Amino acid sequence: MNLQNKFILEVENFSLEKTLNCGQTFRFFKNEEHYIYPYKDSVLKLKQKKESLLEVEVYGEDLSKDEIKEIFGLNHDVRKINEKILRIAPNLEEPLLLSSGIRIMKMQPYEATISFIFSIQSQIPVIQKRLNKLSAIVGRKITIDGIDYYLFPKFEDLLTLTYKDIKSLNLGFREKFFLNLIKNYRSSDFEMLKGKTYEEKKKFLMSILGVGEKVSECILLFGYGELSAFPVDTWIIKGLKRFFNVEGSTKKLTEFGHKKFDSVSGYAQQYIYYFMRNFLGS
DNA sequence: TAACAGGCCACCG
DNA sequence: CGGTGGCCTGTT
Repeated sequence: MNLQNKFILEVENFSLEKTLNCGQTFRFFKNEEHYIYPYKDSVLKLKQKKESLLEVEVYGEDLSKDEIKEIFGLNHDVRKINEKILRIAPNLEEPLLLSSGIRIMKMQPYEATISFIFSIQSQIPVIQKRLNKLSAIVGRKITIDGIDYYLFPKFEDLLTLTYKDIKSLNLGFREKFFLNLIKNYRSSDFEMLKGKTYEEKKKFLMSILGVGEKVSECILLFGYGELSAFPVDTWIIKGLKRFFNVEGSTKKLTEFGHKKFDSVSGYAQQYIYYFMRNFLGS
C-alpha cells in the first residue's frame, strides 16, 4: 500500500511507548523498531527517535500533522496540567514523574464505545484479541512491509456481520451489549454528541446498554477528549485508597475525582493508574 | 483447581 | 436511591 506522507514531529514530554501501552487504546502493533497504529482509514507507522523526535509515516488516507498531534494528545499543555495536578495533590509527585510522557489519546467515539464494552471484566490480551478479530472479519486492510494491518470497522460495516461472525468473538455476556449497540445506534449518534456538554454526553452514554460509570468515563476521556473525565477501575480504587484514603462505590469515587481534579482529572487518573499498575502489582 | 479479571445490570431493601 | 449477587470466557 502506498505511503501517503512522511514527516517528523518535534515533541516534548511525550513517550510513544508509554502512551500506547497504558491501556487507553488496545489496537496497536509492534514491528521491529516501529509501532503501527490503525486510525480511521489510515495506518500510522511510528518511531520515536531520541526523545524529542517522532517519525511518522502515513499509509492509506492521508492525515495532517494537526490530526496526528490530536490523536496522540500532543496538543495538550502537559506542563501546565502537571503543575495543576501537583498543586492539588503534591503526594502524586512520584506517580507523575514515573508516568512522565503519557498523553491522553483521542480515538473515534464509537470505536472507544465498542472497545470499552469489550473490555468489561477482561484482561488486555483478551480485549485485543476480540477487537483484532472483529477488524479482521470486516477485512479492511492496509499492507505495510508485507504485513496486513486491519482498520477498525466503520460503524455501517458492523451491520454486515452475521450472527456467526459475532459469536466467533466470544464476547460472553458482553454480546448482548454489542448486539444492542449495532442494532439501535448509528455513528451519527456519536457524532452529534461532540457539540454537547459533558453532562449531556454522559447521560446519553450511560443510557447505552453495557455502558456504566467506568466505561462512560473512558469514552468521554479517550473518545471525546473530555480531560475532566475520571474513569474508576480496580487500579484507581486501590490508588485512591493509597493516596487519599478514600473508599466507596465507583460512583462516589468518580465524583471524588471530578471534584478534586476538575479539568485535569483525566491526566491525574492516568498517572495514578500507571503507577498502581506498573509499580505496585496486586 | 477455583478464583478472578481494567464492570454492568437487575433486583432487593 | 444505595448496596449486592450473578455473569461469559480465558487465564493463572
